[in-house]
Amino acid sequence: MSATNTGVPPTERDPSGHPEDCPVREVLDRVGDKWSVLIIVMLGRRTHRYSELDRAIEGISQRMLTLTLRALVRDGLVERTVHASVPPRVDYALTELGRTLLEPLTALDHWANRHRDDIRAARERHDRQQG
Amino acid sequence: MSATNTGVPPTERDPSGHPEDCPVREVLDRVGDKWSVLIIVMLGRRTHRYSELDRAIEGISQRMLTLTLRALVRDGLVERTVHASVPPRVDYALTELGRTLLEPLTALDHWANRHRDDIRAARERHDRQQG
DNA sequence: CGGAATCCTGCGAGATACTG
DNA sequence: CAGTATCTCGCAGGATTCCG
Repeated sequence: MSATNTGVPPTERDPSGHPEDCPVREVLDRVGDKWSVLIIVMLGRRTHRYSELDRAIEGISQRMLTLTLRALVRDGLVERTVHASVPPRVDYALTELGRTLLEPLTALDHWANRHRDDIRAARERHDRQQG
Repeated sequence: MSATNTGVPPTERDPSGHPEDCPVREVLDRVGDKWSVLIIVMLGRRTHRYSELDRAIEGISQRMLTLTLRALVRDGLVERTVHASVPPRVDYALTELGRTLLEPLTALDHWANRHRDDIRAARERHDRQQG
């Protein structure tokens, strides 16, 4: 992956112009919501149970935690394991597929860390010129 | 970039548990919306003028095109150039910073292409078991 | 403990019409 | 051509309550 990619077409599958079924967007539609990435990142560290995620992610509602987990399970990114015990215990972990997603997300994470100051600077510069 | 990253912590900056200011999320908050990536991808190919983007992206409203472009310019990802001619002409191009973002987005794109079938399969499998 | 079922709300975003 | 300005509505997502 070259560092200087001037004119590298990110998607080759639509030379006609309008990338309607653009694969990047397809992922972002699934994972670009408010909580999915956060959960994936958490599960990337280790397996968590429901209540752990609930407490760790702070700000998420039970509703959204459930819905997001369900969607991730449905897409085969997360695996749900119910332990038949009392009190009940449910573990969530990344699947093999989910772990492969961690890689490009890490790339994005690195970009964010490297350039967050650039963005802040650009934003301030822009805002100072014309509120 | 290793292919097998079992247990690689995607973000090292928050061992305490709750990644509230998670940098990945910060990027996704900016670029995970409906149109930003599409525009970035288009501008990654070449410079476009306003009306070209309007036609190419198909489905976007003038309102959203304007708003999205404005946000991208503000964050220093896109550069706006007004040519003093009549009729007026405005060109949009990626900045150097914007071009660096193309790289991790490409990584995500590759992931999408490699695994879109896996996701579809997992989804169908899941839906067939319990509609 | 791990959810499911409702109710309610803000705002993301489309449609349409107008302007320098 | 390259945008504003409104008006509108759907639905993502929060709060709350109940269930096995």
